[in-house]
Amino acid sequence: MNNIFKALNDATRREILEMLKERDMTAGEIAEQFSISKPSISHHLDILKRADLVYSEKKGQFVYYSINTSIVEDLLQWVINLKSSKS
Amino acid sequence: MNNIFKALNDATRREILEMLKERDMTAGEIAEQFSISKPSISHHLDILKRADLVYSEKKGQFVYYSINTSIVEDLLQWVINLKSSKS
DNA sequence: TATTTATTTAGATAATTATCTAATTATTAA
DNA sequence: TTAATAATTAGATAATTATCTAAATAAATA
Repeated sequence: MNNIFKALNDATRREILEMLKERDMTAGEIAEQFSISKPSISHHLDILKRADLVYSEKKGQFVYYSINTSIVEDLLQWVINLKSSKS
Repeated sequence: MNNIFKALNDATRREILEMLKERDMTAGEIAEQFSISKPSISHHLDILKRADLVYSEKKGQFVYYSINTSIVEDLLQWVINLKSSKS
């Protein structure tokens, strides 16, 4: 959970996840949507990867990123658990 | 969302929420469960309050903390939205 | 009223992190 | 094989943060 919440504690990374929710994208396509440098985006993607929130796959010179819904599901369960079982 | 994720990006604060899920507690009772100082716990409680994840109510010398499930619900919706609508 | 108890505020410090530019690696195309 | 494109790594810096001790505030009790 630590890596997941660390990854989500940044507006840029949350936006990246919302973009990847719609379609898989390359690192460059993701970077285009922001006004920060490519290395910074690369760093954000690395943090998302370490949290297993995204996958990456290299195709030729491009690296495609996609969201990992099973980790999102884990997060969902954590939040649901927080809501319930209050006496 | 920023304040919510900032608040959740700490294992101590997440544990506090899990404790408050079970029952309301005073600041002192919460602090007892951890090996860090009371001022540090007070600081964590402040961050949880700023995120509206907890309420506090003073009763005599004691301050009772309780979880705010409506904000947990907002978080739940954010996560649910992240899961769905991928084409 | 003076002391104890509960909690927060203030101020300091070490660690983490978001960002940048420059350099490197890997792949494709001329 | 050289040049161009895509992406990451390296190294630096400013800002944020988790923690501490000491001091302050507020309420209860002797």
